[in-house]
Amino acid sequence: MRALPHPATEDIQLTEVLRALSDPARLAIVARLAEVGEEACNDLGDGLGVHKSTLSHHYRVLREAGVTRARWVGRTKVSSLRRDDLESRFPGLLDAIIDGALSRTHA
Amino acid sequence: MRALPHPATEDIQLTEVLRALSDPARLAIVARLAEVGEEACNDLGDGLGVHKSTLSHHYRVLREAGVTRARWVGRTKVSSLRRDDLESRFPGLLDAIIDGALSRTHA
DNA sequence: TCTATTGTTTGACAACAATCAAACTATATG
DNA sequence: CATATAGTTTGATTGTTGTCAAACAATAGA
Repeated sequence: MRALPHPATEDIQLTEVLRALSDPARLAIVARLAEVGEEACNDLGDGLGVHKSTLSHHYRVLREAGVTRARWVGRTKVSSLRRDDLESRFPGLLDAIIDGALSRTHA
Repeated sequence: MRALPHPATEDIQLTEVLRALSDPARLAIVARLAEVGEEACNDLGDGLGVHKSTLSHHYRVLREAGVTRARWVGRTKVSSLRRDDLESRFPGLLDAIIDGALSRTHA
């Protein structure tokens, strides 16, 4: 329950980022992360109505795609967006997606 | 071989756009369309190394997701990006994706 | 050390997606 | 009209994905 491999910034693939964000649950997670900065998994899972193992799966997909960074704080895992890395690799992409997701969620 | 339904601009869904563009073949099609403006299917299929029926499938996915607009010109189908529609719905998204795809392809 | 808490892993299953091949449809043109 | 051309549709196959449930692992705290 310790290793959390992340892809290097230059190894982040556009198609994998897009695929990771094409799932409604994962897009919701990212949108929420964009608002709160970083948060523990369970807090984020609230309201998604999804099983905890499914949630764990989604977090792994996001991390392995290079969308999020995760670290252990005690026994809780804290995730945050890799904003700078994504911005340097695909300028404007993350912001555009977050804007689109948020305008859909509460507009 | 005539009906080509397109979603209305306001019905274009972010997750469907992202899913459509998360496939390497479709992303390549979109990148190419971004360069040449509009083009017939077979011309675009060149170099993708994919069967014509598979190509037809990809075009339908792109069209149904609201990414492309297709029209018949004689017996050839011409596709183009729905730049304005996508820009009004998800500002900056398409450009960011195209930039990312092109910088990967020939940089 | 025992226990409660957090999250992961594995297995199973159903739904979906990409691909090809072959048959089909529609259109342009000789 | 006959034929070649341009795409589509259908069927089969193969691989991927989202989901849950149950078992597991690791850590914090009493």
